[in-house]
Amino acid sequence: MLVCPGSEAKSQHQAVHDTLDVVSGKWKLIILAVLLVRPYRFKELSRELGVSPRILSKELQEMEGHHLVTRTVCNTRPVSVEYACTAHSRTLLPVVQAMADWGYLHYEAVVGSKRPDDPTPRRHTDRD
Amino acid sequence: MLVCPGSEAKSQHQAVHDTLDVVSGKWKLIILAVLLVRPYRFKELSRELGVSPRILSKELQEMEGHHLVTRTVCNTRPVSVEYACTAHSRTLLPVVQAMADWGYLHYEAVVGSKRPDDPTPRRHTDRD
DNA sequence: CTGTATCCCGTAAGATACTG
DNA sequence: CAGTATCTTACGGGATACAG
Repeated sequence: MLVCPGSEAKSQHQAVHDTLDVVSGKWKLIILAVLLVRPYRFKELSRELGVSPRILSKELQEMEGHHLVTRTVCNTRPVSVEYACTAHSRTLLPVVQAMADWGYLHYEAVVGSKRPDDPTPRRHTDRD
Repeated sequence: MLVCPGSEAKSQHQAVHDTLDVVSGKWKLIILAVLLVRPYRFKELSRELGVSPRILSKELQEMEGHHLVTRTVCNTRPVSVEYACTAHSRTLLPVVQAMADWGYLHYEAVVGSKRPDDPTPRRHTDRD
């Protein structure tokens, strides 16, 4: 039941709001989910997520500013840049994990028929 | 380390994306966080969150459409409406809880000096 | 390859006033 | 009190082309 660790000074919804402040937008949490698996290069991320370079660049810059990713330039021939999650962004793992779990288990039941590549037959045992 | 429950068919970032689909926007998760504590009436919610009735109405309608809240009209004198979370929205508790926890513990460290009403002295033991 | 610069658009979000 | 109508604005997000 939504407890807060030994403090009433900040309301729960304020805390959620704060977190939302950092991971707002359509992409930050998704980028984080990917980078939590392994580091990626710029284009790799762009391809994997299907996001245009402009957006990706902007998101990564904001996340770097919040110390959620590191940006490492590698001395390769055409120059490649590797992005990786930080110790701090790993503290967001519970959030990402919870979201991934929920997406796996409950998305179809709430939204209804999903994308064609996942024809789950509405196993809907729990009630509303 | 970001595991998925017995399936590789859907990538983690796809699952996160799906969840984001349902709880997108600035308010849904916050509304949920509040309603997970106890039911609220419309105006109560509006006051508590500081959100205009138009936005609140829209959000609540979408959430009702996704079966994340119930809307109950009470037979009181001026008519009051109570909103409450559903069994299904309670499956999102881990997400909300994770976000609330993170907000409590890590927001200041990432963003820097916070709002004046919470002058936490930067307990910053972990490294970047 | 890694980005940035423009341009563009849809919509999220807010203010205000009004109706049932 | 509960909500809707209208209007407006800002920003998120995308395509494309281009620069380092």
